[in-house]
Amino acid sequence: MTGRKDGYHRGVRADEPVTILTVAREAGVSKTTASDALRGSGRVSERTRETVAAVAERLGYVPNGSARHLRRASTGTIGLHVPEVLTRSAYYMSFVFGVVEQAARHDYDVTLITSGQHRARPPRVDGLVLGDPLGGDPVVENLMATGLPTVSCERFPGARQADGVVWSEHAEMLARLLGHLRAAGAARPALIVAGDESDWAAGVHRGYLGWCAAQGVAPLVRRVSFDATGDEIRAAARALLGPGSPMDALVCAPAGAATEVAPLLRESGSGVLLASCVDSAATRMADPPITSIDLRPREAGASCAELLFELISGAALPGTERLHAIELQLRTSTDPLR
Amino acid sequence: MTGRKDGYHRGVRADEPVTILTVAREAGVSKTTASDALRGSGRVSERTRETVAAVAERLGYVPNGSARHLRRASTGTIGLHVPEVLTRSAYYMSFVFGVVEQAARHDYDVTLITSGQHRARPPRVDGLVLGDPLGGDPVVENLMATGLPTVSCERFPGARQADGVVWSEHAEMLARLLGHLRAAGAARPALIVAGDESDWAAGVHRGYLGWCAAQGVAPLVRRVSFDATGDEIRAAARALLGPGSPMDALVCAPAGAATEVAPLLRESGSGVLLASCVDSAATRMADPPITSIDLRPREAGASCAELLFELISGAALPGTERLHAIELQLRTSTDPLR
DNA sequence: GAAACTTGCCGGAACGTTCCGGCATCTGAA
DNA sequence: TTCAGATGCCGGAACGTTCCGGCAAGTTTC
Repeated sequence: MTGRKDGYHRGVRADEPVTILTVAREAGVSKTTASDALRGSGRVSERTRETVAAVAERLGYVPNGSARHLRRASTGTIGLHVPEVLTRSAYYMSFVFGVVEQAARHDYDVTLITSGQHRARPPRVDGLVLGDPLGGDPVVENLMATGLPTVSCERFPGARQADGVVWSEHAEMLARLLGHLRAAGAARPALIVAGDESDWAAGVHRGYLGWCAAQGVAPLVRRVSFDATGDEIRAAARALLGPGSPMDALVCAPAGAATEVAPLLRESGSGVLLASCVDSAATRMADPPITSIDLRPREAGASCAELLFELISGAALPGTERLHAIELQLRTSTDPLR
Repeated sequence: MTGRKDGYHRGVRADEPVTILTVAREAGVSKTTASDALRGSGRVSERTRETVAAVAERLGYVPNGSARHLRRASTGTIGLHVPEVLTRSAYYMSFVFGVVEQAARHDYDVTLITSGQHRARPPRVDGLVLGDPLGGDPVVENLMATGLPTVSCERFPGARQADGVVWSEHAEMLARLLGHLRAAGAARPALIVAGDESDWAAGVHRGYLGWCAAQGVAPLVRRVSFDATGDEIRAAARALLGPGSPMDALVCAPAGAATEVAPLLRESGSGVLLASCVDSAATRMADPPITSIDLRPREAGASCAELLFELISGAALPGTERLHAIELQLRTSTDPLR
């Protein structure tokens, strides 16, 4: 042996790992029977099943994930793609967390795939989760062409669709939000929104225009780029705020946009109501707290992962769409008494 | 070589996964040689090594992680413990993210361990990362007693210490922050801090007291519980704000505390400067933006994971401590002109 | 009372990798 | 010549799991 002894590996080796063979030996059955008993497969008597389960519990048996995945020819990994631009946003942080948490429950690993790295071939994964795929993103197109089970959060704004889709009623929610603003006295709500390459932004935009049409109100929309900086967003707000502006409420779609323009509105003293389409700690803590749509990103991520596992196992069929509930958080930024 | 352009015609079906056997066959060597060539182990001529590498590249060979981990008797998983109380804080979100990202680079999975579940025996992992272990936490004590390689972020406030420690100079940074406050005109800075069961909080507290002693200033400290609610924190702030209070600056240690008390200070019109020991989107976006210590949690998490892998591989020795740089973000909440 | 099923259990092979030991071939010294 | 050592390569075993096929014993059917 060369060099220093590695105490860790010795220590781990010292207490023998509990494998299915240990359980089988202890329960007085074969490894096959033990495996069948624990997994509920094969033909095993109820008595034997209980015995094996008790022994496994007593010994603290945990199946070796590597061996299991090797045998099953699965990688034990799912790929997760999120638009690179947005990696730093709190929404995606939570979303990813939800996916990872749910994956861990199914003994699965999660590999992050960014749009940055140009991978010629698909990574070794059992399935893919696409968070808010942007239309025209070549990496997303490639991933969808791999033939792997795929779930997207929000629809893909392109010809092809993922095998599973988790979506939310953004348009409907925006109508509800606008209704609330109207009830609070706002007659001309404006919207700052990013381009329609994201299905979410498109839904928000659609909801806004639909509501305006239904109410006979002329829309006031300002577009910003998808990765807009604070300055760009403030410039859009200033354009809407100009002298003689009819705007009496402002809805900001992009994450973080509302908190960027809040100081501007406050200083202007215009009394314009403010709302955000993405809830976050920042909107919750802002002064005043900003009415926001809580997208519940963690639950959205978990829902995507869950659907993906159902697709992989065959419990769900390709083409399945699942609704993800979102919530309107009313706060003082849209309080008429302000 | 055979002069074939396309390897698929030599018995490699397009849908079959590319294993080391495929590479070996294609390169005209044995699986052992192929393995050795790719990993740099064994005795392989330079010529063969290059050939094998080229073939592997061409076929897009990716080692099967499950098989590798099975053979190596490693689980391919590291455990990550964070205090349950804090799971929702943005700091831990980023920290976990950093760990996961770094782990993925080493082909490792991450399993979350919460203090809630009382596991009798250690989970099947190759090592552990403990994020801000709280002194007296029985789960942490148990985990440290497993004999597994362990890295803690901040020191463990107990007898035993983790094999690796990633730490930051919180006391020194607090002195710098207080120096900045003094330069901005604050003579009596106060501190709201949680108990010393966390090494981080203890460091902040120590730094505060040390600076006060050095400057001959009487300390103004208010303790809150580790999982303090907004109300509890505001109550502490109100107690410090009372009539005739000498406080002219307030440093909030707990994550989110500064944004909770910001409205209070604003309303009081006292002109008290405000600073936070934990930077976040909320402090960045607050009105006014709050001077904060950026703990760079993502990098801290990555650093912990990296050190753990070095411990596991033997590249680092038990007892290694590594400094993690943190940064002071000066913002208008501590601007004397306010 | 024998054939046909069913029930309960089992042995062995296979998944893809790493690693131990071994077998030629070559080099150079005695 | 012989022998020792280095070099380059290889076959087979092992990791822990799942799954296929099979074998006794019990139960039903005709």
